[in-house]
Amino acid sequence: MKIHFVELPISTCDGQFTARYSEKGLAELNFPPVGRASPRAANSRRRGNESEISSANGLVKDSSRRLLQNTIRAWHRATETALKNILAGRKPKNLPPLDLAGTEFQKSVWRALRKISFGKTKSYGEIAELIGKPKAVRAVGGACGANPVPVLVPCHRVLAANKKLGGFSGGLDWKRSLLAREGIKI
DNA sequence: TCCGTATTGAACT
DNA sequence: AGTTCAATACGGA
Repeated sequence: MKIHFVELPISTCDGQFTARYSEKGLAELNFPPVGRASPRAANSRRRGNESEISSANGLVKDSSRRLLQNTIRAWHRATETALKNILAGRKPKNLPPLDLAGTEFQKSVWRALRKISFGKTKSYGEIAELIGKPKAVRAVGGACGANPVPVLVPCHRVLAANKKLGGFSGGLDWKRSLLAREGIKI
């Protein structure tokens, strides 16, 4: 059975983000396309491009599909609010359910990221400790880079051990900016 | 199996 | 204060 995604835009003063939902929750959040030169959003990768709102053969499924769409609309409102809050430098209160596709290792890293509270930071090494694999520091970096839902899953709060910036899949400017909005000085 | 990585800490200039 | 380097776990091809 094929998995369907619903793709919805979020307009902010920082540009148009794109959210993608599975039937389980928010699966992906993409940064606004950077320049006109770049055809791809900074964060879009893996996972096919199929994003269809309707399921193929329907009849019986029609009402449950409507139900799902209403659910997704509610999730989207939560995503929108949370994103705009964080962009405005305010702690988001509600997140939509997340449906993050990845290996067990990656999911454990992303779980750890979510425990970093607003306005705080941790190092790649500390995340490695938290998930019980103190030596997997570089792999943690890899998992951060594979985070499908940046900003809401706060990979930008992970710095290198020397409190220097490290990297960011959406571009270091975004990382600096997000940290600044949370009042974090580097 | 081989290669790259959003690391790290030590040992060097 | 900057540079090099090896150790390192994981994921993708």
